[in-house]
Amino acid sequence: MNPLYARISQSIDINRNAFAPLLEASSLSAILAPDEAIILEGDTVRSMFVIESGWAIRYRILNDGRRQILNVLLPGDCFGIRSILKSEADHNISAVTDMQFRSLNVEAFVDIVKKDDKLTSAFWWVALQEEAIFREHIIRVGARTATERLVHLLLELNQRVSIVEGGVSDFLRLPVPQLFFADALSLSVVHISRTFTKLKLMGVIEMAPGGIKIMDREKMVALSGFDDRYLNPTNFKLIA
Amino acid sequence: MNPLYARISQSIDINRNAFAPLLEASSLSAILAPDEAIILEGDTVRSMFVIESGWAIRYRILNDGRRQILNVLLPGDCFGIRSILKSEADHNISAVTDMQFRSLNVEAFVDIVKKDDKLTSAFWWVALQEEAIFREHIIRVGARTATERLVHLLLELNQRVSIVEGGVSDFLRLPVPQLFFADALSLSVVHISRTFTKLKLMGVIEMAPGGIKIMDREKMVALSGFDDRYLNPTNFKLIA
DNA sequence: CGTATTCTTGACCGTGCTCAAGTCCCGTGG
DNA sequence: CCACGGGACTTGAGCACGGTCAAGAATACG
Repeated sequence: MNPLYARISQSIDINRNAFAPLLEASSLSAILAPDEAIILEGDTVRSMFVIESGWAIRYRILNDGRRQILNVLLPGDCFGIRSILKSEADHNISAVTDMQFRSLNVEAFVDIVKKDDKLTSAFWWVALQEEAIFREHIIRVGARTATERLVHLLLELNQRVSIVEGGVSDFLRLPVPQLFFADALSLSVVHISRTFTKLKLMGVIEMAPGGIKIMDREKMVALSGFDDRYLNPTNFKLIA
Repeated sequence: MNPLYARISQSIDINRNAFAPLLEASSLSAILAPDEAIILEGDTVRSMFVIESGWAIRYRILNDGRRQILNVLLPGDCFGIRSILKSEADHNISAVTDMQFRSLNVEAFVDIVKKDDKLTSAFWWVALQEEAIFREHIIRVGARTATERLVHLLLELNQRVSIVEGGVSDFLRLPVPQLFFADALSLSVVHISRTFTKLKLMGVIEMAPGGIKIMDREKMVALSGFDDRYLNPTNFKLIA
């Protein structure tokens, strides 16, 4: 649960030991390969999950076979917490890279979290951040152009990865094909390719092995209207 | 809190009396006029709200002045619950019709809800349904055509209103201008108008004073891929 | 080294946008 | 009761962003 702790401790003042009971009660999965499913629509889920390494996605398959990615799940991200109440999943979750997660029976999870106000806050924070990411995604696909969408998502990924890895890097690992961006941003693969080319020509990014290099962050921020406040919520007050 | 109870009791077996403490501790607002703001981006919110009558919206204003509606809030819908943890709003909430709400200090809310497992479940359900609506909205604006989007939203509104009013009606009150649909569905007003006209010509809806009449629900469902399961979650298990 | 997948580029097309003019509706005041 | 004015809606014409189809290049992998 290191990545989870890394994320949460950025925003909430909490001791690493608080996570010990969760760590103890949970178990580590095998390593999944790309495209392996974890949760399928209609599944009855009775666990919560934390990603330890690799990327996964929440997505739905539409009638016409198209895949719409709802959210990217990075190390430290949680899913399945909804199963506290609702037991039938209404969307799928699959690995997109080699990936490993921890899981924990949701009853046990609730028991542990209820005993510790700090942990309660921590998981509220996790839920609220994911909601904020959902809202931002609505704006991204709803109100932005292709270029804006791609740049905005790249900056979000860069930021989210940085938080877990403990520092902003201008190299962004992208262990996914361009189809991933197409399905996440509601664009065609062809147009994703064109947009990457355009960004290279503009000099704001460069291709690097296994990812991209951010060459002109300021320009990217201006270009996409990226405002990272939704990822770095501040002003907390613990109510418990 | 009648509309809230009407919604929740559809899915959770809970007694009306359970809401009495909330009712007692909360207070009813004045009647707001269209476009009056309730919460603005950056506001520090310390209350939770329940809509008693009228419609409101969650929305953001983008750099270029465009308004993106994230969600429609109908009677019985809640907002501000996020302020349990995060105190700065990252989007706006305003009335779109004459509107009235109840509000309750969030500390008091938490105190009351914690004491009653059924209430805890009830508000989990509220949060999860709203999340499901957000996800569906991503798919709507991301993956559907103009006609599909409009029909899908009309069916969602019809369904949500029905749940509160205790029965499905083929007349759908639409107390909002077409600009509302434009900003919610990421389309231009002009195109909304064209799409309404097209739907009339197809014979699936008819204009009626103050709203529309649904003439061919089956066709609308087929047309938009509407699947109401996200609004009527079943299969609950209370963990508390 | 050969095959498959992913990426790139070109040409053409269509959905939905913009701009603009016109119509309808309703409230207000003469 | 009618004249006026403003907002909302409608309709037309032209345009642009991004989609589709298709062929070729690059990269990965067995």
